[in-house]
Amino acid sequence: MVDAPAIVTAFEAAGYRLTAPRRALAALIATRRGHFTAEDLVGESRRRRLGVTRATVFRSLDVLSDLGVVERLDLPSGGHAFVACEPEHHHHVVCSSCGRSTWVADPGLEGAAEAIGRSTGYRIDTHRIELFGLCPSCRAA
Amino acid sequence: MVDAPAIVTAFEAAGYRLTAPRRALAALIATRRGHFTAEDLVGESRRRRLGVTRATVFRSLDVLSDLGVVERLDLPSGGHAFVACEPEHHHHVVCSSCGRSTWVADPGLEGAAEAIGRSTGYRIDTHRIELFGLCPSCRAA
DNA sequence: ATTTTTGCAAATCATTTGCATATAT
DNA sequence: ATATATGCAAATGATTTGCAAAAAT
Repeated sequence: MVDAPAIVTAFEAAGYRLTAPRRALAALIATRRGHFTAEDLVGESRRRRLGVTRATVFRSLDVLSDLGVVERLDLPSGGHAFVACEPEHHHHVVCSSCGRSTWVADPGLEGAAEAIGRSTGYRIDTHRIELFGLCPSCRAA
Repeated sequence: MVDAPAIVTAFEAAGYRLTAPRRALAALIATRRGHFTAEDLVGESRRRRLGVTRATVFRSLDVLSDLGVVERLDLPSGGHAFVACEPEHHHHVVCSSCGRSTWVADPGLEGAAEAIGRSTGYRIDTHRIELFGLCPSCRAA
C-alpha cells in the first residue's frame, strides 16, 4: 500500500506543482484497498465534493503512472484499472475477486525476460507481467 | 504464423458454424504480418469488399481469442491489438517497430509464475506476460 | 425446421481535447 | 509575472447491443 504523502512527494519531486486537486487525489488513492478505475475516483470525488474533475483524474493518473507510483493494469476482462505501488515494484499479483494486489519480489521473472531477449534476438525494452488469481483471504471465504 | 485453414478448423472443432465471413476473416488474419487491430480487419474487409462488418470482426476476434488462436495484446501505448498464434504458445515478444511477434518457448516464466503463487499465497489463475522491444530485423535497419 | 450468425445503425463507455480561467511557483 | 494545471463540455475512438433478416446445420 502507498500513503498519500508518498504520492504528494512523488508529484513534488518530479517538479509538478502541488495543487489542491492533486492533494485530494493522493488522499483518495491512498484509501483504496484493491485496484480502482479512473471512474471510481471520479465518482468518489463527486460524492465527497472534492472538486476533482474527470479530466484531472485522467491527467493525474497518467502522470502518476509515469512516475511509477501507480501502475495501470490490463484486466483479463479487457478493462483497465490502477493500483498504487512503490516505484520499484512492477509486478503484481492481483486478486480477481477483491482486487487487492500484492507486488512480487521478482524471483526469476526479470532473468527470464532477459533470457528471452537473448534467445529471440529481440532487444527487450519493456515487459508487462501481471498475475491474476485469488488472494489468500478470498480463497478462505 | 498461423494459416487460414488452422483458424477455420478451430471454429469448426469448437462447434461454431462455418460461415463466409468467418472464412474471409480467417484468410485476412492469415495474411497479417505483425499484430493487427480490429479496425485493420474492418478496413481491409471493406477495401477488398469481403463483406465482413465491424460487429462481426469484433465478435469473431472474441471467439478466436477464447479458442486461443489469436491473442489479445495490451500494447504499452494503451491500445489493443491481436496476433495470430498457436493455442499453446501464449507468451509473445512483440516488436514495437514493425509489430511482428514471436512466441516464446517459455524457459522459466511458467515456473516463475508458479513460484509466485506459492510465495504470495495466491491461487494464480491467469497471467499475462508480454515483452516488447525491437526485433532483429528492425534492430539492423 | 431450428439455431446460429450476420448486418445495420444506434447506443454505450472510456478517454481525450481545446480553450479560457485559476493557481502555484 | 509566468508557466502550469484545472474545469467544462464537447469530441473522439473503440467496442457493444438489439433486432430482424440470412445462412448453416
